[in-house]
Amino acid sequence: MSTADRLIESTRELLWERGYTGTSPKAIQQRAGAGQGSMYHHFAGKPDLALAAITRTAEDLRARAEEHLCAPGTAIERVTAYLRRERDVLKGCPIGRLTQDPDVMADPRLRAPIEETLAWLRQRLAEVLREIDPAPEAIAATVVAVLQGGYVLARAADSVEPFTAAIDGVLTLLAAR
Amino acid sequence: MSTADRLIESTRELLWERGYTGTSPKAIQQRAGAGQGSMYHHFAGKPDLALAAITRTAEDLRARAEEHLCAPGTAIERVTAYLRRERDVLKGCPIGRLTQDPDVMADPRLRAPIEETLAWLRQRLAEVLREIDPAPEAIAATVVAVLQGGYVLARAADSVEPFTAAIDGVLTLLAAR
DNA sequence: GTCTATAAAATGATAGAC
DNA sequence: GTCTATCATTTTATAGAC
Repeated sequence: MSTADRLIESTRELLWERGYTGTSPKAIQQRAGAGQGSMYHHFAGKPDLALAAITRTAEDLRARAEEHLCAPGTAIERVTAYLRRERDVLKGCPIGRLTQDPDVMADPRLRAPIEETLAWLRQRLAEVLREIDPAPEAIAATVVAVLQGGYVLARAADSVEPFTAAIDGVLTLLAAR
Repeated sequence: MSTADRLIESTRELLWERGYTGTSPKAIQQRAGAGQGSMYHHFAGKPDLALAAITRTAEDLRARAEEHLCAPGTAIERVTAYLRRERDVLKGCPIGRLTQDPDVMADPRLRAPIEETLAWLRQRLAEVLREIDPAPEAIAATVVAVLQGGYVLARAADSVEPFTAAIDGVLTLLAAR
Protein backbone atom coordinates (compact mmCIF):
# COMPACT_ATOMS: atom_id res chain seq x y z
CA MET A 1 0.00 0.00 0.00
CA SER A 2 1.39 3.40 -0.99
CA THR A 3 1.95 6.21 1.48
CA ALA A 4 -0.98 8.12 -0.01
CA ASP A 5 -3.20 5.05 0.49
CA ARG A 6 -2.02 4.59 4.07
CA LEU A 7 -2.81 8.25 4.76
CA ILE A 8 -6.31 7.86 3.35
CA GLU A 9 -6.98 4.65 5.29
CA SER A 10 -5.71 6.19 8.52
CA THR A 11 -7.95 9.20 7.94
CA ARG A 12 -10.96 6.95 7.32
CA GLU A 13 -10.35 5.16 10.63
CA LEU A 14 -9.83 8.36 12.59
CA LEU A 15 -12.86 10.12 11.06
CA TRP A 16 -14.92 7.10 12.10
CA GLU A 17 -13.49 7.00 15.63
CA ARG A 18 -13.10 10.70 16.43
CA GLY A 19 -14.80 12.76 13.71
CA TYR A 20 -13.26 15.58 11.70
CA THR A 21 -12.68 18.13 14.45
CA GLY A 22 -11.27 15.45 16.73
CA THR A 23 -8.76 14.23 14.13
CA SER A 24 -5.45 16.09 13.82
CA PRO A 25 -3.02 15.86 10.89
CA LYS A 26 -0.42 14.67 13.40
CA ALA A 27 -2.59 11.73 14.49
CA ILE A 28 -3.18 10.78 10.85
CA GLN A 29 0.54 10.89 10.09
CA GLN A 30 1.44 8.78 13.11
CA ARG A 31 -1.15 6.09 12.32
CA ALA A 32 -0.02 6.03 8.69
CA GLY A 33 3.65 5.96 9.65
CA ALA A 34 4.30 9.05 7.51
CA GLY A 35 5.98 12.38 8.25
CA GLN A 36 4.43 15.81 7.93
CA GLY A 37 6.23 16.55 4.68
CA SER A 38 4.93 13.34 3.20
CA MET A 39 1.33 14.14 4.02
CA TYR A 40 1.52 17.69 2.67
CA HIS A 41 3.25 16.41 -0.46
CA HIS A 42 0.32 14.11 -1.32
CA PHE A 43 -2.54 16.27 -0.04
CA ALA A 44 -3.14 20.02 0.12
CA GLY A 45 -4.20 19.80 3.77
CA LYS A 46 -6.65 18.26 6.20
CA PRO A 47 -9.82 19.02 4.16
CA ASP A 48 -8.30 17.55 0.99
CA LEU A 49 -7.33 14.35 2.77
CA ALA A 50 -10.72 14.14 4.46
CA LEU A 51 -12.42 14.43 1.07
CA ALA A 52 -10.43 11.45 -0.25
CA ALA A 53 -11.27 9.46 2.89
CA ILE A 54 -14.98 10.32 2.93
CA THR A 55 -15.33 9.57 -0.80
CA ARG A 56 -13.79 6.13 -0.33
CA THR A 57 -15.96 5.38 2.72
CA ALA A 58 -19.09 6.47 0.84
CA GLU A 59 -18.29 4.19 -2.12
CA ASP A 60 -17.66 1.34 0.30
CA LEU A 61 -20.98 1.87 2.08
CA ARG A 62 -22.93 1.85 -1.17
CA ALA A 63 -21.22 -1.28 -2.45
CA ARG A 64 -21.90 -3.23 0.73
CA ALA A 65 -25.53 -2.11 0.87
CA GLU A 66 -26.03 -3.04 -2.76
CA GLU A 67 -24.71 -6.56 -2.05
CA HIS A 68 -27.77 -7.33 0.05
CA LEU A 69 -30.33 -5.14 -1.71
CA CYS A 70 -29.78 -6.69 -5.16
CA ALA A 71 -29.63 -10.27 -3.85
CA PRO A 72 -32.36 -12.79 -4.75
CA GLY A 73 -35.40 -13.02 -2.47
CA THR A 74 -38.50 -11.03 -1.57
CA ALA A 75 -38.31 -7.34 -0.67
CA ILE A 76 -38.68 -8.13 3.03
CA GLU A 77 -35.97 -10.79 2.85
CA ARG A 78 -33.52 -8.41 1.19
CA VAL A 79 -34.22 -5.53 3.59
CA THR A 80 -33.95 -7.92 6.54
CA ALA A 81 -30.63 -9.25 5.26
CA TYR A 82 -29.36 -5.70 4.85
CA LEU A 83 -30.47 -4.55 8.30
CA ARG A 84 -29.20 -7.68 10.06
CA ARG A 85 -25.90 -8.03 8.29
CA GLU A 86 -22.79 -7.98 10.47
CA ARG A 87 -21.88 -4.45 11.56
CA ASP A 88 -19.54 -2.63 13.94
CA VAL A 89 -22.62 -1.34 15.72
CA LEU A 90 -20.80 0.40 18.59
CA LYS A 91 -18.61 2.31 16.16
CA GLY A 92 -21.68 3.78 14.50
CA CYS A 93 -22.14 4.72 10.84
CA PRO A 94 -18.96 6.16 9.32
CA ILE A 95 -21.04 8.39 7.06
CA GLY A 96 -23.94 9.28 9.35
CA ARG A 97 -21.65 10.34 12.21
CA LEU A 98 -20.14 13.05 10.02
CA THR A 99 -23.48 14.89 9.94
CA GLN A 100 -22.66 15.95 13.52
CA ASP A 101 -19.37 17.56 12.47
CA PRO A 102 -20.11 21.25 11.81
CA ASP A 103 -16.84 21.83 9.93
CA VAL A 104 -17.71 18.97 7.55
CA MET A 105 -21.26 20.18 6.96
CA ALA A 106 -20.02 23.74 6.38
CA ASP A 107 -17.74 22.61 3.52
CA PRO A 108 -19.79 21.83 0.38
CA ARG A 109 -17.12 19.48 -0.99
CA LEU A 110 -17.04 17.37 2.19
CA ARG A 111 -20.78 17.53 2.65
CA ALA A 112 -21.75 16.38 -0.85
CA PRO A 113 -20.75 12.69 -0.58
CA ILE A 114 -22.62 12.40 2.74
CA GLU A 115 -25.79 13.95 1.37
CA GLU A 116 -25.61 11.85 -1.80
CA THR A 117 -24.91 8.58 -0.04
CA LEU A 118 -27.85 8.82 2.36
CA ALA A 119 -30.16 10.05 -0.42
CA TRP A 120 -29.05 7.11 -2.58
CA LEU A 121 -29.74 4.66 0.27
CA ARG A 122 -33.24 6.01 0.81
CA GLN A 123 -34.00 5.85 -2.89
CA ARG A 124 -32.53 2.35 -3.26
CA LEU A 125 -34.57 1.03 -0.34
CA ALA A 126 -37.69 2.66 -1.80
CA GLU A 127 -37.10 0.75 -5.07
CA VAL A 128 -36.91 -2.54 -3.19
CA LEU A 129 -39.92 -1.77 -0.98
CA ARG A 130 -42.04 -0.78 -3.99
CA GLU A 131 -42.57 -4.54 -4.33
CA ILE A 132 -44.83 -4.41 -1.25
CA ASP A 133 -46.11 -0.82 -1.35
CA PRO A 134 -46.87 1.50 -4.28
CA ALA A 135 -45.67 4.59 -2.34
CA PRO A 136 -42.76 3.33 -0.22
CA GLU A 137 -40.77 6.59 0.14
CA ALA A 138 -41.75 7.35 3.74
CA ILE A 139 -41.20 3.76 4.88
CA ALA A 140 -37.79 3.73 3.17
CA ALA A 141 -36.88 6.90 5.10
CA THR A 142 -38.05 5.18 8.28
CA VAL A 143 -35.85 2.15 7.62
CA VAL A 144 -32.74 4.28 7.06
CA ALA A 145 -33.59 6.37 10.13
CA VAL A 146 -33.96 3.27 12.31
CA LEU A 147 -30.48 2.20 11.22
CA GLN A 148 -28.91 5.59 11.93
CA GLY A 149 -30.83 6.02 15.17
CA GLY A 150 -30.07 2.45 16.23
CA TYR A 151 -26.38 3.30 16.12
CA VAL A 152 -26.99 6.34 18.34
CA LEU A 153 -28.89 4.29 20.93
CA ALA A 154 -26.23 1.56 20.89
CA ARG A 155 -23.43 4.05 21.48
CA ALA A 156 -25.40 5.72 24.29
CA ALA A 157 -25.99 2.35 25.99
CA ASP A 158 -22.55 0.98 25.11
CA SER A 159 -24.46 -2.12 23.98
CA VAL A 160 -25.80 -3.53 20.72
CA GLU A 161 -29.07 -4.37 22.43
CA PRO A 162 -30.98 -1.17 21.60
CA PHE A 163 -29.79 -1.41 17.99
CA THR A 164 -31.04 -4.98 17.68
CA ALA A 165 -34.31 -4.08 19.38
CA ALA A 166 -34.92 -1.12 17.04
CA ILE A 167 -34.26 -3.29 13.96
CA ASP A 168 -36.50 -6.08 15.32
CA GLY A 169 -39.23 -3.53 15.98
CA VAL A 170 -39.27 -2.07 12.49
CA LEU A 171 -39.16 -5.54 10.89
CA THR A 172 -42.11 -6.59 13.05
CA LEU A 173 -44.04 -3.51 11.95
CA LEU A 174 -43.12 -4.11 8.30
CA ALA A 175 -44.23 -7.76 8.51
CA ALA A 176 -47.61 -6.83 10.07
CA ARG A 177 -48.33 -4.21 7.45
CA MET B 1 -29.14 35.46 34.99
CA SER B 2 -25.94 34.92 36.96
CA THR B 3 -22.54 34.55 35.35
CA ALA B 4 -22.52 30.84 36.22
CA ASP B 5 -25.92 30.47 34.54
CA ARG B 6 -24.77 32.34 31.44
CA LEU B 7 -21.73 30.08 31.22
CA ILE B 8 -23.91 26.97 31.46
CA GLU B 9 -26.37 28.25 28.85
CA SER B 10 -23.56 29.20 26.46
CA THR B 11 -22.05 25.75 26.91
CA ARG B 12 -25.41 24.10 26.19
CA GLU B 13 -25.72 26.05 22.94
CA LEU B 14 -22.16 25.34 21.83
CA LEU B 15 -22.34 21.63 22.70
CA TRP B 16 -25.48 21.44 20.56
CA GLU B 17 -23.94 23.37 17.66
CA ARG B 18 -20.35 22.13 17.71
CA GLY B 19 -20.05 19.19 20.11
CA TYR B 20 -17.62 18.82 22.99
CA THR B 21 -14.34 18.62 21.05
CA GLY B 22 -15.42 21.52 18.83
CA THR B 23 -16.21 23.79 21.78
CA SER B 24 -13.37 25.72 23.41
CA PRO B 25 -13.47 27.42 26.82
CA LYS B 26 -12.66 30.66 25.01
CA ALA B 27 -15.75 30.35 22.80
CA ILE B 28 -17.90 29.66 25.87
CA GLN B 29 -16.52 32.70 27.68
CA GLN B 30 -17.07 34.99 24.72
CA ARG B 31 -20.67 33.86 24.22
CA ALA B 32 -21.36 34.22 27.93
CA GLY B 33 -19.66 37.60 28.10
CA ALA B 34 -17.36 36.35 30.85
CA GLY B 35 -13.59 36.37 31.28
CA GLN B 36 -11.33 33.39 31.77
CA GLY B 37 -10.92 33.99 35.48
CA SER B 38 -14.67 34.11 35.90
CA MET B 39 -15.19 30.76 34.21
CA TYR B 40 -12.45 29.03 36.19
CA HIS B 41 -13.76 30.56 39.39
CA HIS B 42 -17.18 28.95 38.92
CA PHE B 43 -16.11 25.69 37.27
CA ALA B 44 -13.08 23.43 37.62
CA GLY B 45 -12.63 23.27 33.83
CA LYS B 46 -14.25 22.29 30.57
CA PRO B 47 -15.46 18.82 31.70
CA ASP B 48 -17.05 20.25 34.85
CA LEU B 49 -18.90 22.92 32.87
CA ALA B 50 -19.95 20.38 30.25
CA LEU B 51 -21.40 18.17 32.98
CA ALA B 52 -23.54 21.04 34.25
CA ALA B 53 -24.68 21.84 30.70
CA ILE B 54 -25.44 18.22 29.74
CA THR B 55 -27.33 17.61 33.00
CA ARG B 56 -29.53 20.63 32.40
CA THR B 57 -30.17 19.67 28.75
CA ALA B 58 -31.06 16.11 29.77
CA GLU B 59 -33.57 17.35 32.36
CA ASP B 60 -35.06 19.67 29.77
CA LEU B 61 -35.43 16.88 27.21
CA ARG B 62 -37.21 14.63 29.68
CA ALA B 63 -39.57 17.34 30.83
CA ARG B 64 -40.59 18.27 27.29
CA ALA B 65 -41.09 14.62 26.29
CA GLU B 66 -43.16 13.97 29.38
CA GLU B 67 -45.45 16.91 28.48
CA HIS B 68 -46.73 15.00 25.45
CA LEU B 69 -46.42 11.45 26.75
CA CYS B 70 -48.53 12.03 29.86
CA ALA B 71 -51.19 14.08 28.03
CA PRO B 72 -54.75 12.76 27.63
CA GLY B 73 -55.51 10.66 24.53
CA THR B 74 -54.80 7.20 23.14
CA ALA B 75 -51.27 5.78 23.02
CA ILE B 76 -51.03 6.50 19.29
CA GLU B 77 -52.26 10.06 19.79
CA ARG B 78 -49.69 10.75 22.51
CA VAL B 79 -46.80 9.21 20.55
CA THR B 80 -47.87 11.12 17.43
CA ALA B 81 -48.03 14.37 19.38
CA TYR B 82 -44.55 13.74 20.78
CA LEU B 83 -43.02 12.84 17.41
CA ARG B 84 -44.67 15.74 15.58
CA ARG B 85 -44.15 18.44 18.14
CA GLU B 86 -42.17 21.49 17.06
CA ARG B 87 -38.44 20.80 16.92
CA ASP B 88 -35.21 22.40 15.73
CA VAL B 89 -34.84 19.44 13.35
CA LEU B 90 -31.76 20.72 11.52
CA LYS B 91 -29.91 21.27 14.80
CA GLY B 92 -30.39 17.63 15.71
CA CYS B 93 -30.86 16.12 19.16
CA PRO B 94 -28.76 17.93 21.79
CA ILE B 95 -28.35 14.65 23.71
CA GLY B 96 -28.09 12.14 20.86
CA ARG B 97 -25.41 14.16 19.05
CA LEU B 98 -23.08 13.77 22.05
CA THR B 99 -22.90 10.01 21.47
CA GLN B 100 -20.59 10.86 18.54
CA ASP B 101 -18.16 12.72 20.78
CA PRO B 102 -15.47 10.25 21.84
CA ASP B 103 -14.20 12.46 24.68
CA VAL B 104 -17.71 12.63 26.14
CA MET B 105 -18.30 8.89 25.86
CA ALA B 106 -14.89 8.18 27.42
CA ASP B 107 -15.78 10.16 30.57
CA PRO B 108 -18.22 8.19 32.77
CA ARG B 109 -19.57 11.36 34.42
CA LEU B 110 -20.42 12.98 31.08
CA ARG B 111 -21.68 9.77 29.57
CA ALA B 112 -24.09 8.84 32.36
CA PRO B 113 -26.78 11.50 31.73
CA ILE B 114 -26.83 10.62 28.03
CA GLU B 115 -27.19 6.90 28.64
CA GLU B 116 -29.86 7.47 31.30
CA THR B 117 -31.89 9.94 29.25
CA LEU B 118 -32.17 7.72 26.17
CA ALA B 119 -32.87 4.64 28.32
CA TRP B 120 -35.58 6.59 30.14
CA LEU B 121 -37.14 7.69 26.83
CA ARG B 122 -37.27 4.11 25.53
CA GLN B 123 -38.80 2.88 28.75
CA ARG B 124 -41.31 5.73 28.91
CA LEU B 125 -42.44 5.12 25.31
CA ALA B 126 -42.74 1.40 26.06
CA GLU B 127 -45.10 2.20 28.96
CA VAL B 128 -47.30 4.27 26.66
CA LEU B 129 -47.23 1.70 23.85
CA ARG B 130 -48.15 -1.14 26.23
CA GLU B 131 -51.70 0.12 25.72
CA ILE B 132 -51.62 -1.35 22.19
CA ASP B 133 -49.08 -4.17 22.54
CA PRO B 134 -48.23 -6.44 25.50
CA ALA B 135 -44.50 -6.51 24.56
CA PRO B 136 -43.78 -3.00 23.23
CA GLU B 137 -40.04 -2.75 24.05
CA ALA B 138 -38.75 -3.33 20.51
CA ILE B 139 -41.28 -0.95 18.97
CA ALA B 140 -40.39 1.69 21.56
CA ALA B 141 -36.71 1.33 20.60
CA THR B 142 -37.75 1.71 16.95
CA VAL B 143 -39.65 4.93 17.67
CA VAL B 144 -36.70 6.50 19.51
CA ALA B 145 -34.34 5.33 16.76
CA VAL B 146 -36.52 6.88 14.04
CA LEU B 147 -36.34 10.18 15.89
CA GLN B 148 -32.56 10.06 16.30
CA GLY B 149 -32.01 8.79 12.77
CA GLY B 150 -34.47 11.31 11.35
CA TYR B 151 -32.26 14.09 12.71
CA VAL B 152 -29.24 12.51 11.00
CA LEU B 153 -31.02 12.32 7.63
CA ALA B 154 -32.30 15.89 7.96
CA ARG B 155 -28.83 17.24 8.69
CA ALA B 156 -27.37 15.26 5.77
CA ALA B 157 -30.02 16.65 3.40
CA ASP B 158 -30.05 20.11 5.00
CA SER B 159 -33.83 19.73 4.93
CA VAL B 160 -36.56 18.66 7.34
CA GLU B 161 -38.13 16.54 4.60
CA PRO B 162 -36.39 13.21 5.41
CA PHE B 163 -37.19 13.69 9.11
CA THR B 164 -40.86 14.27 8.37
CA ALA B 165 -40.92 11.31 5.96
CA ALA B 166 -39.32 8.97 8.52
CA ILE B 167 -41.81 10.02 11.20
CA ASP B 168 -44.74 9.65 8.77
CA GLY B 169 -43.46 6.19 7.81
CA VAL B 170 -43.25 4.85 11.33
CA LEU B 171 -46.66 6.30 12.25
CA THR B 172 -48.16 4.64 9.16
CA LEU B 173 -46.62 1.31 10.19
CA LEU B 174 -47.84 1.75 13.78
CA ALA B 175 -51.38 2.55 12.60
CA ALA B 176 -51.52 -0.51 10.32
CA ARG B 177 -50.34 -2.89 13.04
C1' DG C 1 -15.97 37.42 41.83
C1' DT C 2 -13.67 39.37 37.81
C1' DC C 3 -9.70 40.85 35.36
C1' DT C 4 -5.12 40.55 32.91
C1' DA C 5 -0.74 38.21 32.30
C1' DT C 6 1.62 34.19 31.41
C1' DA C 7 2.44 29.57 29.58
C1' DA C 8 2.88 24.57 28.16
C1' DA C 9 1.03 21.84 24.71
C1' DA C 10 -1.49 20.88 20.47
C1' DT C 11 -3.02 22.36 15.83
C1' DG C 12 -2.39 23.07 11.02
C1' DA C 13 0.62 24.36 8.24
C1' DT C 14 5.22 26.16 5.47
C1' DA C 15 10.31 26.01 4.17
C1' DG C 16 13.97 23.99 2.68
C1' DA C 17 17.51 20.25 3.06
C1' DC C 18 18.23 15.59 1.31
C1' DG D 1 8.99 11.76 -2.18
C1' DT D 2 10.43 12.11 2.61
C1' DC D 3 12.55 14.39 6.38
C1' DT D 4 13.48 17.92 9.95
C1' DA D 5 13.08 22.59 11.32
C1' DT D 6 10.21 26.50 12.10
C1' DC D 7 6.02 29.13 12.91
C1' DA D 8 1.55 31.52 13.94
C1' DT D 9 -2.56 30.35 16.28
C1' DT D 10 -5.55 28.01 19.38
C1' DT D 11 -6.36 25.31 23.39
C1' DT D 12 -6.72 24.79 28.24
C1' DA D 13 -5.46 26.17 31.72
C1' DT D 14 -2.70 28.79 36.19
C1' DA D 15 -1.22 33.01 38.89
C1' DG D 16 -1.94 36.88 40.97
C1' DA D 17 -3.62 41.78 40.98
C1' DC D 18 -7.87 44.33 41.94
